Amino acid sequence: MAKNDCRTKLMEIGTRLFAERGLHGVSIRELSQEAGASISMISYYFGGKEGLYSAVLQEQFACFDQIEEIRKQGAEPLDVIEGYIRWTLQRHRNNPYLLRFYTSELTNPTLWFHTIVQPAIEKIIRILIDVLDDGIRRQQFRKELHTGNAALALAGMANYFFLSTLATENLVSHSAENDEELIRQYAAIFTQGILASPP
Amino acid sequence: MAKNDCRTKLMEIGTRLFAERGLHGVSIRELSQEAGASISMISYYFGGKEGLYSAVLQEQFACFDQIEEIRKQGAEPLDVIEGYIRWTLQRHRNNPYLLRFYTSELTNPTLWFHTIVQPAIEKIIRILIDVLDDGIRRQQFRKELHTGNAALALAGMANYFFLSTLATENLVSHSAENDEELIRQYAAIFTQGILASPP
DNA sequence: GTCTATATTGCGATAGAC
DNA sequence: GTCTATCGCAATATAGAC
Repeated sequence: MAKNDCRTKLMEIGTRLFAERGLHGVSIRELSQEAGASISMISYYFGGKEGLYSAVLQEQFACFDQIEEIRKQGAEPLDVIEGYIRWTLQRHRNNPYLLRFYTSELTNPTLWFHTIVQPAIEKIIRILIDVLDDGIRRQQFRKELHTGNAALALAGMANYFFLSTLATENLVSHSAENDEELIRQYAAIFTQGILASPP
Repeated sequence: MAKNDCRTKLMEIGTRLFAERGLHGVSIRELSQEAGASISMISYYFGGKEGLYSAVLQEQFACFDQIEEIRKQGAEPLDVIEGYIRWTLQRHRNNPYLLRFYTSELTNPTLWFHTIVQPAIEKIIRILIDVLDDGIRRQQFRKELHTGNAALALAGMANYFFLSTLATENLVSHSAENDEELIRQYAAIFTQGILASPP
């Protein structure tokens, strides 16, 4: 196998298997076999199974570095909210494994939760809170809004749609075709609510 | 140890350990030791580690049987929505382990996902969809609302608040003291949105 | 850089005593 | 109903050949 092709292949298979069954659910035997490499390559490149896991985790959460893009200069709060929903959907579409690591680390944190996962999530929630505060300052949003809780509500809507897929695919379509429609709907629910007329 | 005290203790410790580290992250050696019982008791009572896990899972999701209570006879859709949020919050407060099994099974389903977890989640989402359809029929909710997506949005808000705790406790208080306030806020966001004035 | 072979530890399950 | 002792296997890690 060509140089570093082995490393790449181990990362690729490791991502899939760790996502599907978690750190403890995968053996390096099976992993290396699926990658078509020898078992010792995992120690050679990553210093062991946990090293490979942390490398995979780092790669998975690297996409959070680009989150600032949803807050382009002078963007309206409403645009940023829609941008966040779109960004979240695309993130999960592009990488169906991310949510597995995301929720697995939130509920069963490993050693790397505090260095990799928590900062990424905090960063994005902080941005949402800032945007909501900004909208209140501009008198666009209700001034009694608790922006922390509201930010979590928005993140929850966007992420749970994917999280629940396996249990709700009989009830609700999760096809990517409807994503733009979904973005509109979720932006509308979050900003205008579901009521037909103002209370 | 008194009869069936052993069984109960194994369930109790199993619940905690499986929640914290997943099915594969726990050994029956450690589990039985923490329960103060012999390792062979797990086979005796549950037929093995997986049997214990499925028993724990069944117990955890039993609370979903009572969900119909949020839809008492003749309740207004708005009341049911608030009732759902309150019921979800209390469910997680009463049992901090439930969400671990819930998300772990959604992202890394075991053999018992389809018999225990999926029916429970489907049932609750179906009720929410029914309630939203009812609200549209009564002309309380916007008639163009996609009730499936909206139901997932509501469930997402309520569940993600807890799911994100570990990553967002520096930004947002997750104390149970604020639960009634949170219920009001989430009901308000879902029904009225965050805008200061109608668009 | 990649392999095979092996050392060592820990796993789940159960037989058999009490 | 509960225990101890043990079986057979799979786990991770690594030494050493190429």
